[in-house]
Amino acid sequence: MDIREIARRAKVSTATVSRAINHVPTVDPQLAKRVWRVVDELGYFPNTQARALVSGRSRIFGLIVSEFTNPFFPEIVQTFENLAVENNYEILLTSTVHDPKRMESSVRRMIERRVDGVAILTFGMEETLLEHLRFRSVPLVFVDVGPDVKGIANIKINYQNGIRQAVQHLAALRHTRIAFVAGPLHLKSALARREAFKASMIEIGLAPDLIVVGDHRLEGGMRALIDLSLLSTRPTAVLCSNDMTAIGVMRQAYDQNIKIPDDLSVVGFDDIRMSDFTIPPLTTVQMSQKELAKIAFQALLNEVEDRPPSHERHEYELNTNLVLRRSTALAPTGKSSSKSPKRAGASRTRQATTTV
Amino acid sequence: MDIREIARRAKVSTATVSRAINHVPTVDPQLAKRVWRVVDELGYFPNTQARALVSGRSRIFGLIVSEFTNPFFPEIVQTFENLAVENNYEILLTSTVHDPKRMESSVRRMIERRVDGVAILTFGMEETLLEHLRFRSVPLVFVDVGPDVKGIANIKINYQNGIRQAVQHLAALRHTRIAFVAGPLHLKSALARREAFKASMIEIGLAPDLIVVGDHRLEGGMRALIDLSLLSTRPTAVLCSNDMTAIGVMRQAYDQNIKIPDDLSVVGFDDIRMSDFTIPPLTTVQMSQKELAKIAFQALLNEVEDRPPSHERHEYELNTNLVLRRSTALAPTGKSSSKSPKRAGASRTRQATTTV
DNA sequence: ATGAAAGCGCTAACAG
DNA sequence: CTGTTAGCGCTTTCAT
Repeated sequence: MDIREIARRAKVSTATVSRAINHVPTVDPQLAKRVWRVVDELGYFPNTQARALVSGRSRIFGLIVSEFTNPFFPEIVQTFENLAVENNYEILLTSTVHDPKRMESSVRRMIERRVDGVAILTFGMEETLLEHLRFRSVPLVFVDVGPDVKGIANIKINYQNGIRQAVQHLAALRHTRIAFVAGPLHLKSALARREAFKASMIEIGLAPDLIVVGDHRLEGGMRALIDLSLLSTRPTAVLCSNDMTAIGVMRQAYDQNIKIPDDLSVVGFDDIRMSDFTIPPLTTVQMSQKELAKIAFQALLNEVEDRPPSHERHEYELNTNLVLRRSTALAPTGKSSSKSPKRAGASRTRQATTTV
Repeated sequence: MDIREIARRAKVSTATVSRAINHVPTVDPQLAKRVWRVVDELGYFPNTQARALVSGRSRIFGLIVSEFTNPFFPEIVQTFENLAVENNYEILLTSTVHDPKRMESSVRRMIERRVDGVAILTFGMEETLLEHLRFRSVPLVFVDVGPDVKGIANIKINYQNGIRQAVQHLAALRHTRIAFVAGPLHLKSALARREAFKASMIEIGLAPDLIVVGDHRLEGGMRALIDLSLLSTRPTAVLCSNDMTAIGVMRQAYDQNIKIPDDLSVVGFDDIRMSDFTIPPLTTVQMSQKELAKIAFQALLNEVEDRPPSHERHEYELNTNLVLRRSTALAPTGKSSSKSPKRAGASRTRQATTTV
């Protein structure tokens, strides 16, 4: 069943069917109606491959992430897909799983399917691989790429804002020994977070000297707290480079019988969905995944729709903000720590009452 | 840059280029080499749309899920994508977000892109929508579909096995008042889990009379524990229809100062990644998402490769198994509950030692 | 406003 | 073994 079949049955030419289907206004309403009736009767769906072949536009956007199982991405993928549906695009989703081979294959697949644009949300991608894409002048949007790479859009994250809020929140709770668990420092994003922490500490006259390196995963957070526990001067609060790290810290705290937030305040970064499900719910710096996805999609759309205008570098910005939940509290005084469960930032302070 | 350009530069015909690229063995190694050199020099990538158009096979598999933000899916998507890459397929990912309009659009998009097969992992899909797919005899694979729908593959989940293990594990820990928090009962999968629970209880002479209905989300789990707490005869253990529910139960327990596992044992279902990150780590019935994805992909591949053979219904099965972590313990005796932290099934029993 | 026909980039007969 | 050529299903001039 193809466009010719429709044309035959509607007794018009294939050109007219094409026009009717694409809502070209010049087509006679009578004919259009006739065409649509046949289309609906037969349950005809135009072949997108053929369309793409002739039009030169695939209506596919590529989305490259590092791994789907990274809890940072589901919300992004969902939002991206919602937008794709709204705008009649398809999304070609690939993951690099931190493997150069897979990065390469991702790029190859993008090109083979002739995507109209690619969002690269992978926090670390071999730049050389993108040559193929740039060569074909495929619109690209990045997160957190370095300085200026002409011709590709970039979403700049304002790490400083949220991290400053977190540090000041902790300071306001009278914490002075605030540790930071960094991420893998070969990642620009991890580096930027650590720098933002340092700056925020110095800004309020605190020495950023309790920094330990994690891996942005649970294990790293657990190890970090072990290391921190060994210190002679221990922290009363720890800010983490991402939420998984914070969850690791909390897990290790549980194993060491350290009460959160009474003995130790913990703050994460990202605000992945899971952070609202932890025990206690995690106070964290939100970097809205939904917003990020929206910006990325819109950036791609801009590049695609605007053919002639603007040849300069397009910059977008995403802010970060602290969201208060229940993993922070006043710094322990040194005596009645476990006894004073004063929670900070907890609007809904549930009381322990019933017992099963 | 197209196949003709390559042909011209390599001084061969387009047919030869096509053959070389597709590794047709009959092509002269000399020529093949010449072709490949040009291909690599120019960075040529064949246009998949054109390929699909002429070959009739798109090498795209559709994957329909309910929502990406449902933690059950990331691992599935990742595995599916890994397999796709291995087999030179692309994956067209759509979500229904429980919205009939989106289900319809999912199906439409699948057809428009001429996918070679569709895996429907949505746990509840309007069957009528699939008529278009069935009509076009697109290979389909379902999870947990009802009885026999001819011509489509089905993955049957053995809920009973894992749930029986869970119930018997609890019984062995001397629990007799075991509650069940069901999922939305319009879902076949939720219904099947509840029935498996009932059967497992009856099997060992326990009355399955503590059943409350949740929603497969955190909130439902929290509400469930509240309801259960109000009972005159309270449970000492609760088995949940999925992990999010169990996480909700644990959260509510935390708010009510009920200690897990000492005061209350909790078991989940699914074994989503997060279950290993909770506090305490959740004992749960594993329904391997990786396995499920593998089976689904393979089922599709079978249907596509085998054109002529087998016209009967293809059945696959996925087993479930209990995985022991740290959310279950001996039933409290009624006096020293919080004092006897005897953990069951915890191979690695970390001791509380250090304090920050 | 409608139709005839060219052609998007590729593969698969069919010849040679 | 290689080349020529006819489409795959659609959009889009260009005439009418």
